[in-house]
Amino acid sequence: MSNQSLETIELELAILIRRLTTATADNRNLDRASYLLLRQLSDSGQVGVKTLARELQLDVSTVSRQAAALDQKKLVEKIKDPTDGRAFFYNITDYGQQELEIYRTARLTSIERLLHDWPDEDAESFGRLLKQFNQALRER
Amino acid sequence: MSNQSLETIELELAILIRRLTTATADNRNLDRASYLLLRQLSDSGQVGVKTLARELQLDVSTVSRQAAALDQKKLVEKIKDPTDGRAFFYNITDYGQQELEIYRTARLTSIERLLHDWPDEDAESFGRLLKQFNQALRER
DNA sequence: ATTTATGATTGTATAATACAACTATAACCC
DNA sequence: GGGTTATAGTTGTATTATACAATCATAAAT
Repeated sequence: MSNQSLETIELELAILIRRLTTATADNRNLDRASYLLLRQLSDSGQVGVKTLARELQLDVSTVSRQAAALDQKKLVEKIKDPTDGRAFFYNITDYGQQELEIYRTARLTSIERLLHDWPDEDAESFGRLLKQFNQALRER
Repeated sequence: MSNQSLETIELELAILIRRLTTATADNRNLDRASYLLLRQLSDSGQVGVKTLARELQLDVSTVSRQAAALDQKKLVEKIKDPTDGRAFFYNITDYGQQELEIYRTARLTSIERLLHDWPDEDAESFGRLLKQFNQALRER
């Protein structure tokens, strides 16, 4: 790999992270953390914080708080596991599903606006490479 | 642009941000914020917080605190502007320059490790697209 | 010379996270 | 079946990065 490519990736990643971390402050609806958690629940539903934490690669305490916040807002419901007195399931509610869609659509739109003049090929590559990079991070 | 690409970018960006935001906790030397500030100073040296804030697209108060932290650690020095009693210049110190290099090299190495099995072509594209994306964000 | 603008700092708030301590329940084991 | 250990989850505390608002000191403008 060329050193130039490496240096570009290094710098641009640092910039990207800061830029997008900051941008979160805008959102009045769902923050990034809740969004990913809700998404995960929408996909793998009926799981507890431990499983969620593993799937999201977060500390259990973090997920516990985030899930409690979602529960508070009625976006998910917390159900006692009938077979294990310590455990709970979280389930996305219909309202949560709706909110998730709304938020996701808004995100898609805003990204589309950013990329409106990109060649299809670039958008395709960018998606593929981001995914590949995340995979590398996950396996680290 | 295909909807599929858009959806991939949307999701993978959200994941990436979280993954890399978290990873910061590891670093015992320079955190990401200081790093970018120090880098900027290394490049555009002899500027005050206002200019830095504009260049980095951050709030002045944020930069003020970060710069004070760097000053505290002797990575930069704060010099009174002789022509304007309100203003200051920041200057990276030799020590700061050294630390910057050390940190940057460490970052490069760790990214290189992540990408060791990527085709050169992918690394090149990834860098280019990240840069392009940051540019789009900047112009937003 | 008074008012207004500007560079910088400080107070306060928020979001996202981790680690450590704790609680309650289950599982294990002899 | 009672004591020990493991596990699911929550809560306390700390840290990092950020923004906005208030403030201070000095400069610029009228």
